[in-house]
Amino acid sequence: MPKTGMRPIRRAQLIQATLGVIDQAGLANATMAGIARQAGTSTGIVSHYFGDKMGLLQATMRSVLRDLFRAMHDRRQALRDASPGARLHAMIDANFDASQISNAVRKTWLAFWSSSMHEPALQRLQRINQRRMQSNLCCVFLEAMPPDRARNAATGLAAMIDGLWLRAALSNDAADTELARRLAYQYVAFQLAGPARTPEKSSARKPA
Amino acid sequence: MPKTGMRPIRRAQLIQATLGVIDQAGLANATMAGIARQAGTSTGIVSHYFGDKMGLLQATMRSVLRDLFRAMHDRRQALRDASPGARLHAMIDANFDASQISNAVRKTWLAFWSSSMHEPALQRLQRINQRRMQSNLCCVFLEAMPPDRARNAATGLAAMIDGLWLRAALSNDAADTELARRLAYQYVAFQLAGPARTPEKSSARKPA
Amino acid sequence: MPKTGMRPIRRAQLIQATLGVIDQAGLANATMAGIARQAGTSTGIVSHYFGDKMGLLQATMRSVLRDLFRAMHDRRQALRDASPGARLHAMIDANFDASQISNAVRKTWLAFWSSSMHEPALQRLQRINQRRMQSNLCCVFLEAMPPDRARNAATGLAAMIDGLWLRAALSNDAADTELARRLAYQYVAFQLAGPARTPEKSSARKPA
Amino acid sequence: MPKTGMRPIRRAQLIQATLGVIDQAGLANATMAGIARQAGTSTGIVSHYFGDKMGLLQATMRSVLRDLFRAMHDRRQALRDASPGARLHAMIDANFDASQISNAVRKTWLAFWSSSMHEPALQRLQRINQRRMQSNLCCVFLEAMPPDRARNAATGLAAMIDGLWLRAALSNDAADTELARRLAYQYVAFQLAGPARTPEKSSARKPA
DNA sequence: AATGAATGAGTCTTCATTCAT
DNA sequence: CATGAATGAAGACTCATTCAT
Repeated sequence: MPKTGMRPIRRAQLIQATLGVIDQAGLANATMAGIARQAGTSTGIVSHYFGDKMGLLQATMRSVLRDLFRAMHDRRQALRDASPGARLHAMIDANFDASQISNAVRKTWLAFWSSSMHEPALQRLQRINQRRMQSNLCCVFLEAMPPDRARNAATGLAAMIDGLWLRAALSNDAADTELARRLAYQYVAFQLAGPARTPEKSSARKPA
Repeated sequence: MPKTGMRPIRRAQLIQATLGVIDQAGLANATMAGIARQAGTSTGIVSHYFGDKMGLLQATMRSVLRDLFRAMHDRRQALRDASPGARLHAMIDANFDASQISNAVRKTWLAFWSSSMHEPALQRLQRINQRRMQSNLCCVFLEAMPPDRARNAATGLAAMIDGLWLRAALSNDAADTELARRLAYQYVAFQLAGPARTPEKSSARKPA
Repeated sequence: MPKTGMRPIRRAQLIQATLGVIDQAGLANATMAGIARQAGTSTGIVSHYFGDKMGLLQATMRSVLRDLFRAMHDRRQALRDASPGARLHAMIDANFDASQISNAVRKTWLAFWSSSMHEPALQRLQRINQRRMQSNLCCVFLEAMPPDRARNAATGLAAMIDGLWLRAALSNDAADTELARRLAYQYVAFQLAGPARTPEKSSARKPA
Repeated sequence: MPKTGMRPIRRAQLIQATLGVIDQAGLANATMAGIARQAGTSTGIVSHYFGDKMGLLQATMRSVLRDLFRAMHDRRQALRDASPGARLHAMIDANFDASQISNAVRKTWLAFWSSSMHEPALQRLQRINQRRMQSNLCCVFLEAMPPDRARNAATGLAAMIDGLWLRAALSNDAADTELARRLAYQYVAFQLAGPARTPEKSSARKPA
C-alpha cells in the first residue's frame, strides 16, 4: 500500500539532511550517500524525489531563499505603516534572523554563492535573490530620498549586510550578530541623514 | 647537472594555471590533470612541487593574499603622510586593484572563502588575512576617532569592502568596480564625519 | 526490494578471486581491477564490501587461517580419544591438507608472512595464528612429556611444519607434500621417543 | 674529473641502502627515491649502476646469499676435520649468524622468498641457494648414514632451519635465536642417533 | 660520473546514478 | 513507494624511468 502524500514530507526531510551534511562536512564533501544516511533513507530515494544531485541542491537553495524572504516579509507586514528607518531595520533583522544565522544555513549559503558562479541553475536563483533584495531595499529608501541616491543606498546596504554576514560566517562566531546588526543600523542612519559628502565620480577619488 | 632553480618558476606557473582553471571551471571542477594541462606540464609535476592538491591550493591562496597586501602596502607607502581619508581610499583602491578584480582572482577568492570553512589549512590563512585587514584599517581610523569607534569603523569598512567585492564577483560585471569604490569612499566619509546617530546597544534597535 | 543477503556470497566470491590473482601474479601485482575482473564484478564492488584493499586482504588472510583451523579442528574431533601421536599426525595432515597446499593458498600465505612485517593489521592476524598453533600443539605434547620439553617440542614441530611448508611453496612442487608429511611424522616420533640427548644451553653447542 | 673505481663503492652503498629501506618500510614500500635518499645519492644513480630496480634487488639478494655462504664456508673451514655433528652445528650457527639475524636481512630474505615466486630472476637465485644448502648439508650427513637417510635428514634440517628462522623473523624477537639454535642442534642429534622409528611411506601415517 | 627535473602510465578510491526486486 | 546492490567513469596520487646538463 503506497502511502500517499509522502512527497512533501520526504522532500523536506532530505533538504534538512542536505543542510545538515553541508554544515558538518561542507558542500564539497557532501555526498548523496551521506545525505541519504543523515535523512535515514536509502540512497535511491534522492533520485526518486529530486531526480538529480543538482536538483536536490537547487531545492535546498530555494528553500533557504524562501525562508529568508518569508522572514523579511513577515517583519515588514508587522510594520506596514512604520517609518522607512523602522522597516529597513526590520529587513536587516530578517537577514540576521535565527533561521539565517544558524551555521548550517551560513555555510550552505556561502557554498552556494561560490558554486553559483559555475552552475547556471544556481546562478539563476542567486540572481533572482539579489535582484529581489535590491528592489525591496530600494523601495523603502525611495520614500526618503531621490531615486538616484536610493539606488545607491540600497546597493550599499545590501553589500553591507552581505559583508557582515560573510564575516560572521567565516569567523564562525554567533556573538558577532549583535555587532553586525548595529553596524547595519548605523549605515541606514548614515544614509537617511543624507550623505556626508555626495560621492562624485572622480573628484572623490583623491580627497584631501 | 640538470637545470637548477626551476622551483620558483614552475611554482608560479602552476599557481597561475590554478587560478586560470578555477576561473574557467570553478574550484569544485578544478582537477590536477586540468591544471597540469593548463600549465603545459605533466600531472606528476604538481606533486613534485606542492606535494599535494591541498598544497597547491594553499600556495595559490597565499599568492593571492600576498598580492592583495602588496597592493595595499605600495599604495600606502606612496601616501605615507597623507590624511587618514586619503590613506583609506588608497586601501580601498588596493582591494579593487586590477590584480584583485580579475575574474580568476574573484572566483578563486570566493571559492576559498567557502572551502576555508572545512579546510583548517585554508581557514588559518583566511583568519590571518582577515585580522591583518582589520588591524590595518583600524590603525588609520585611530588617527581620526577614539579607539572604540575606530574598531567599529574598521569592521564596518571591512564588511563593506567584502560585500561590494562579493557582489561584484557574483554579478560577474567588471563595470561595477567604479560604483563599488564610490560606495566604499562614501562609507569612509560617513565614518570620518562622525556617526549620524551613535549606534547604541539596544535603544537603536527599534528607532522610529 | 533488491536482492538481499548478497553480502556473504559476494565476499566469498571476492576472496576467492583474491586468492586466484595472488596465485597468478603475486601479491605485489594484485590490483583491485584484476581482482574485480577475476570475480566478474566491477571495481567499485570491492570497496562496497571490504571498504579498502587492505580490508580485502585481511579478510582473505582471515579466511585462509579459518580454513586451516577448521581442518585441524575436524581432524582432531575425529580422533578425540586417540593417542598423542595420532592426534599430532592429524594436525600435521591438516597443515598439508588439500585446502592448504593449493598453490594459491601457499603463495598467499607466504605473501602475507612477508607483508605482515610492515602491516600491523596483518601482523595481528599472523601473531594470533602462530600463538594458536603453538598452544594447540603444546596441549598434545603435554600428555606425553613434562611441560618444559612439551613447549620445546611444540615450537620445534611448528617450525618444522612451517619450514617444510615453505620449501614446498618455493619449489612449487605438489609432489613434495608426501615427503613433507613423512619428515614431520618423523619429528614427532623423535620427540615422543624422548630426546636423543637433552639439549643443554651451552655445552650442547660444540659437541664432539 | 671522473673519479675512477667508484663502481664497487657505489654499488655496496646502494645495496646497504636497499637493505635499510626494506628493513624500515618493507619491500613493497621500498621506492627508488627512498633508496637513493638513504644512500645519499640522486635518484638517477641507481639506473646508472644497476640499470633497473630489479637489477638492484637481484644484486641485493645475491649479496645476502653470498654473506650466508661465506659465513658457512668460514665456519666449516675452521672445523675441516671435525665430526659430522660439529660441522652441522657450524652450519646451523652460520644460519643464525649475526649477519643473518639482523632485522634488515631477515625482512629482506623473507620478502625475497615471497616475491621470488613471481620473479623468475629472483627465483633462480632462490633455487640455487636452496640446492646449495641441501647439498652442503647432505654431504655431511652422508658421512654418518646411508644416502637415502642422508637426503631426508638434509631436507629435514634445512626445513627446520628455515622454519625456525622464519618464526624468529616474524616474531621480531632477537632473543629467540638461542632457542632456535638449540632446537636445530637437537634435530641433528635425533638424526645422528638414528631414527626413532624409520618413517615409512604409508604405515607411518596412522600410528597408534 | 652524477644530478634531479620531468614524465606519464598505473593504482586505489570515491561517488552519482541505475535498476531489479 | 522504497531499497540497496551494482556499476564504471573520473580523480588524486605514486613511482620507475629518462635525459639534458
